[in-house]
Amino acid sequence: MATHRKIQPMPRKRPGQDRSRATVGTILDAAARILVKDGYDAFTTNRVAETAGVSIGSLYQYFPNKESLLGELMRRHTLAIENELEALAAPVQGPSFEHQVRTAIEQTVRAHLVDPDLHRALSETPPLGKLDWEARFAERTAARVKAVFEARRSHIVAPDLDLAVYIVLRAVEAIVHNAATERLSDLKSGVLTDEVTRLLLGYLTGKTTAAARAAPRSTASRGSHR
Amino acid sequence: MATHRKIQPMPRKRPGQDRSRATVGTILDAAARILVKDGYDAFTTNRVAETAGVSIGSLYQYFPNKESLLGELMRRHTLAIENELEALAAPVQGPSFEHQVRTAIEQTVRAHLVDPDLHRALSETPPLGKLDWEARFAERTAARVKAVFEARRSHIVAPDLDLAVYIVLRAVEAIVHNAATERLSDLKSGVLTDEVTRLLLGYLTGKTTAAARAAPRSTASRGSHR
Amino acid sequence: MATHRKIQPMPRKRPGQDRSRATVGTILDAAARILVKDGYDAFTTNRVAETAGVSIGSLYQYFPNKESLLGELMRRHTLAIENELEALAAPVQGPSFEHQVRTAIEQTVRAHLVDPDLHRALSETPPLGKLDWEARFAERTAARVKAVFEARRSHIVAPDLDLAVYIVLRAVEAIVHNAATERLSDLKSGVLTDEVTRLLLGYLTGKTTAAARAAPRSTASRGSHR
Amino acid sequence: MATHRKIQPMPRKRPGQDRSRATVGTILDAAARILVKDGYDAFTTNRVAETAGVSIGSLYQYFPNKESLLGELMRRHTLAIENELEALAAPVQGPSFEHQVRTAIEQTVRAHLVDPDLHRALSETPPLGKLDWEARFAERTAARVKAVFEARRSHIVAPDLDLAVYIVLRAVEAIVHNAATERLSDLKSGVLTDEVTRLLLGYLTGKTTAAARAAPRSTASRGSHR
DNA sequence: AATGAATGAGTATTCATTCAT
DNA sequence: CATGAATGAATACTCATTCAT
Repeated sequence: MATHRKIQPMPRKRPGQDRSRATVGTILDAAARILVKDGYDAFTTNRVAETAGVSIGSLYQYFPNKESLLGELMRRHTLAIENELEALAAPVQGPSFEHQVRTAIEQTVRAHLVDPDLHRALSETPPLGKLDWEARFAERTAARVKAVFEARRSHIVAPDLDLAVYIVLRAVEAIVHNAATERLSDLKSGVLTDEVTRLLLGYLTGKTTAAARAAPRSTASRGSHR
Repeated sequence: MATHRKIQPMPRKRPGQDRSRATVGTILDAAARILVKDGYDAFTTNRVAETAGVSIGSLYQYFPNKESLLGELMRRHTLAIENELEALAAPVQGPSFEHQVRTAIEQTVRAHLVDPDLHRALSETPPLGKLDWEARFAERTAARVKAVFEARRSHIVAPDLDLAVYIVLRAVEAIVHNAATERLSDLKSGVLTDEVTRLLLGYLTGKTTAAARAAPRSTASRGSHR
Repeated sequence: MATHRKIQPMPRKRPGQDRSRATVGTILDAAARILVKDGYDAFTTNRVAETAGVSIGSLYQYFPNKESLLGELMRRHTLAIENELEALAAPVQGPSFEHQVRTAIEQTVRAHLVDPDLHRALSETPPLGKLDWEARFAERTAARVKAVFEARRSHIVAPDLDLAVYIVLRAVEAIVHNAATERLSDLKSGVLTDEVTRLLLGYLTGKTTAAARAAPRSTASRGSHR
Repeated sequence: MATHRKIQPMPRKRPGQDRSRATVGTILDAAARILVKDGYDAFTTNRVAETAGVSIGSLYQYFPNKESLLGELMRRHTLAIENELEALAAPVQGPSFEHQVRTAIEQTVRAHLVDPDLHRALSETPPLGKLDWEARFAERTAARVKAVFEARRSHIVAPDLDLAVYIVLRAVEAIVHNAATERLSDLKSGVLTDEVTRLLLGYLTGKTTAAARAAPRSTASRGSHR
């Protein structure tokens, strides 16, 4: 398989002209298509170039090696996802804790619906030598969540906040991620969001709010449960 | 001919003789060692044979292709794990629901401690075309869990039992699996088991049982928040 | 299309304009720098163009192919060297044969000190299909040396003048060339010149001239052994 | 050109069986043939394998990389040559200094006649990261020559023995090496040997022996000149 | 004239698999 | 049964060269 190697994160040549930018786009599209449809084994530089209708020479003009191509694919996807999550940045002032939790989960769900196939394909890729931005993304996320928890410290029964963050993040990520391929309809219908909200609230606050059970994802009556 | 993708899961030849069985064992041991120590990239048939002190010819006597070798490795590991889980088979008569849940989680944890390195190595392996036994294992597990839930139907607030099973299994698996590499000490100390137990009970029963708070490893009084 | 082998030694275009001449110069400088610093492997047309701050398009405007670029580099270096050797052109009237020989060697040494690094780099280059000017240079040199020998025919004991010229040229070239990288200090101090002078005179005249022993750099009396 | 790299001096697999040995031989023969006939540019692993009538797989079974193939080619050639030179090992007790010198030159000539084409082809190869045995060979040679000179110290007029060894070795090597392609007939006839002998003796002893001039390479009358 | 995007044949090397001994 | 020599399609990547703008 001859996988990872150097890591040289970005395009060899800043796509200055329009033609360049177009070529880069074509290549990345082809790369994504192959990865999704045929898996990492079929993801060869020659095949990508051919599918993109471009010579390998051109591919290597913009991506110094296979790794960088995959890396850029990830970077773009992560970027697209992060757009869906911006609301998380200022969540403390939300009306209620439950609302915050639900919102966060909804964001996560939306994130996984951006391009579920690519998301899955990327996640099945061999570990890419821990890209730094990947680690930084994880850290930022954990920090945000922790901040919210701290703001609601009194509501939270979990003894160890860090551990709680860890558990919550893993659980939500795993459930949503898997559901994106195995239970797509539940993901889209919001049923899964309801359930995961209950899962987290129960764990964090020590009690299931009546509202959660009675009025799933209803916009109304959200101030009632304190 | 670097092809793969031929799924033919089992040995070409039933290892009837003792010598055969020994050879197979040697090969599998070598395979596991390589996979764990040097990753999938180093996992080549020639290297496995050499490490095992066996000719590739012999390796191919027992494993028709690379895939089958990896498959057998998984099968054996799964088997070893399933031994830890047998208690789950007849759990209904356990003293309390909480006890059952906690026991199940403890089993999962133990399962992940069987050979964590191999476990991780196997999980980083390229997807092996959904082996049927893998699917069957998942089904069996889901069925068991569902049976328990049904026996305790009245205690459970989750509206959709199947969905609840799904959520619970993904969450537990993900948390424990990740913790096996990222939070090993918490896994071993039992802290994580406590928390996951709370996570599940809160979700399933709609309230945090006093027992959970007074339970084995919880050191202190968390009575402040009702 | 990594082809090479197309010998077409000179620029596509007589650099008529000043700008052209400047560009050609820049390119050749970059080429020399790369060849010296990083060797022939790094000597790629793209790299040369980039280092020169010129587009490959422009490079190919002046040099029809890689070979011609390298060829021109050699031609220029040889030219520079030949300037050091002009005195050889009219050497017959020199005071003594020994003096002539010594002078010729000194010139050769100076020639190798013109740009020793480039000289060495060029000599480690893959053989460039015997450029014609290269052959002509060799012929001219041989002719000059032979003329001197003929003028001193009576002093020379070697039976075959042509062979003597051949031997002398190879020997001097090899010694000086190697010394330029392996014994640079001896080259510069003149010790090597002394010795090579003795080498040639002994061979050509059949005796070590007293002068050679008493010559410039010889410190002592070596008269003991006659 | 993508030349040198690791250096891993010997075959990957000791040719135990006859078949192996034969294959290795075939490959090396093909390699030599290509190098001689078409030069280093044509010396590609695929071409060598094809010419040898062997799959590249087989080639790489015995030579871990291109470098090692070229290296082995050199090693074998050097070995073959060194056989011609063994007499040099015990030269001190030779009848006369002249005889010793002549013998050494004859050996050098014979060495270059072992396979002149291959010799030349190898010498035009890119540097190959100074193989250690190459350096050791040079050292051994220098040491031998110096030992002879020291044994004859009183006959030698050269002030610096080490420098004399250096000059002598470069000169002889260069003359003989070039003559092997440019003056093969002189090399074979012995005329060149005569001349080079005179070159060295004149330089080293300060006088041309009458015998050398009167009786070139005649077997007789070699004791006469002391 | 100058630019630089595009080309694609070619290069070294790997590795799953076969089969004669 | 075992061996290990042999296979060859496939891979990542390079670089001299062309040509539309």
